[in-house]
Amino acid sequence: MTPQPQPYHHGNLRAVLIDTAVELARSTGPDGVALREVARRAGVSHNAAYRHFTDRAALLAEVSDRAYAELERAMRERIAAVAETEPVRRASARLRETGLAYVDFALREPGLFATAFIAPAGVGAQAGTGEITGPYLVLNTVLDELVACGALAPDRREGADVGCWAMVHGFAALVGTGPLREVPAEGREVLLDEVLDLVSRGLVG
Amino acid sequence: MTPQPQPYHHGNLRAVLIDTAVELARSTGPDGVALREVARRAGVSHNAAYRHFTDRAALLAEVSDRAYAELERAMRERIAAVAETEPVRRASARLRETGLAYVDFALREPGLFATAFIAPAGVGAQAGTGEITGPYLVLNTVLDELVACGALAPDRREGADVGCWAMVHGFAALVGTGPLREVPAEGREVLLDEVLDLVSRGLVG
DNA sequence: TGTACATCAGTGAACGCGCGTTCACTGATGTAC
DNA sequence: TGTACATCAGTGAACGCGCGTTCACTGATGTAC
Repeated sequence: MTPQPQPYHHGNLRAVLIDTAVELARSTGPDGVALREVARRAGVSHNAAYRHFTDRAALLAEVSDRAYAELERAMRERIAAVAETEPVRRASARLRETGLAYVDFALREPGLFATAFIAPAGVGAQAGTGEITGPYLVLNTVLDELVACGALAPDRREGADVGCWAMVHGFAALVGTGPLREVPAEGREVLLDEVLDLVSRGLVG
Repeated sequence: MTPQPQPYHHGNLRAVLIDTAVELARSTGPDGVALREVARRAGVSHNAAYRHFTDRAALLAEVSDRAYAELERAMRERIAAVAETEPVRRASARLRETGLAYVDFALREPGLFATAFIAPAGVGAQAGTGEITGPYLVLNTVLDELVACGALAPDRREGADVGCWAMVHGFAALVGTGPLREVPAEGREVLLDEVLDLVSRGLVG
């Protein structure tokens, strides 16, 4: 019943190290992702990782990518779950779910949320060139739907993405780990509703 | 011309340590505020600090308070500089300056901005009880002016504070150290304008 | 099918770093008489 | 005004921590012949 004695050659170590590091980031945030601790948890000597990553930063970058992907997946799931069929109400609901999913993820997975934002610079380096990925792409898609169905005036489209993003990102930061972190859950939900309403009115008003 | 040989008893060490730590936080952020480095820069042995602070956290809390105060001062200055006298336009301009000052501080002093937000929990623990200080108080005052002059409907007042705060905080985070950090300065200013417009419309629209 | 050998992917020991914190100490100061 | 002494505010040495990284190594694997 003992698991097979681990072979000397792991065969899968790179993937295991990333998985382990992701779990570490989940519970402790990016600063907790120490090479030695990751190796320890993976049951491997502390420098075996150097066969697969040039240094700690390289591993952390992988972890950050995974965290970013997990956030994106959470958003896509919630957006896809919108049942409304009337186009304008549908697009509006999808935008709201985008924001709710973002904040929910930040509060549910603070370690991964923080880790997601340590690495990926450059979303805006080529702003407007279409070099857009991840959660930001999801948001842009939803906003385009709002324009397509006539709920959002085309001349309001510019800056709407950054506005929406900034609002939910700031809300998540203030309420998740910031000065508003002690607001109780009920009050928090009311606030989030009000804040999302504020953005909606700003977009259509 | 040599400065007076430092007396054994410094006389002023607590204040000097805080000042030194603030400068360290300014250039390196909260993680850079190491007791040993602060003492080194203050020209004092590395454990002299223990005469004035129980531990590193106590010093860091002081630094955070100072950072928070500096942010507040920057906001008050910009708000006070608004020359407009027509009440509605004046209140609106003051709100905009509040946001501009906030973002400007975050970009100009990233180390202090980050340091300001490590300590002060509880702004919202007693949300609504009037236990509000610092930048958040400043914002609330300006929003109350908007209500007083009729530019903001009283039933829109609730949540407006958190909405404004979240928007500028999120914008500052994304653009300052986050995924939008490579957006060039001109584009950034345009974006900030659009984002502040979005909030304004959301408040009055 | 068997064997020599290169290569791959691990290991344990060690280096050097900076940190927070504690210890026993000492020089300076101020106060009681 | 002078002196003994408590107290205050510094000092240098040391402990222990965990980290990233490098080194020389070895066991396992795969391939050429």
